[in-house]
Amino acid sequence: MQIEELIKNKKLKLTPARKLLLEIFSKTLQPLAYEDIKSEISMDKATFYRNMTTFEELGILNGFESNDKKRYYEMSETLHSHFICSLCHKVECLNEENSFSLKGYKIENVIVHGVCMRCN
Amino acid sequence: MQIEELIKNKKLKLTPARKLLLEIFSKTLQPLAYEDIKSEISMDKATFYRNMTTFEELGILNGFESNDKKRYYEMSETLHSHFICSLCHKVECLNEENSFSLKGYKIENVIVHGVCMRCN
DNA sequence: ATTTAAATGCAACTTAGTTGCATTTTTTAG
DNA sequence: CTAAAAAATGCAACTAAGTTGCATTTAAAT
Repeated sequence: MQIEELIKNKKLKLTPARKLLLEIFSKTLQPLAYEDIKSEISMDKATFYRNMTTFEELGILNGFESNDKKRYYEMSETLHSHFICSLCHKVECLNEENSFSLKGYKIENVIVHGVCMRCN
Repeated sequence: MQIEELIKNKKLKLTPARKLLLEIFSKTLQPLAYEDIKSEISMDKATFYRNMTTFEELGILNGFESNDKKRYYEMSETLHSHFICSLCHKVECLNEENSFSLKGYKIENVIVHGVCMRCN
């Protein structure tokens, strides 16, 4: 199974928590915060956040802070730009490529803030 | 004076706190968080944040959350894109225009996350 | 099967930002 | 110019996402 491979390739211990987290994140297209999945994962938030940190450090997940003070994570492989609504705080994925060309900089994630179609 | 005009035009009471805050923000090119200016403003943080909210609602300031869990503000008139470093958390202003064309959406602020030249 | 290094759960803690309330200040009306 | 009404401020207590220390458990190596 791909997820177990991924964990082992990164020299991490294969724990149920890690498998579950990566299964959820690889199935979901939207970035997710702890709040979003805490009811379907039965782990302590410390475990969640410690694993998120590990996954981020290893480049498996990419995280960013939204405007609602929560940190959202998504699989690095499906990395793309996001739109965050200032009013309803919903996160939408953008297909459009960004055009920023910053020499010497590593671009990880582009977030467009504004007011979404529904709220506008 | 322009700042007093701005406050009065928005039908706000002209208080020393508001004048000081807008003076600071209109002089500064960088977005600022409470931490950045708390020593040079002698007001309670409740006053700071309540005024920031008011200014944002009236479109005078534009605020966004950075990766360090702090909210940064800058004058709306000088609105532009930003680069936030995932490592040192420094906020840099980008001159480049963004290319996102999202019909029905109102774009307020584009934030590019990544690793800055120094950290890279 | 045993050891050991790392992962987990729990509870206590941290900190940016918020809220309730008493007091002060601004502005408007007389 | 003064008084009343409405809004702004300061203070202290609170909120909530995320972090940390530590005892216990678990994965994996020997």
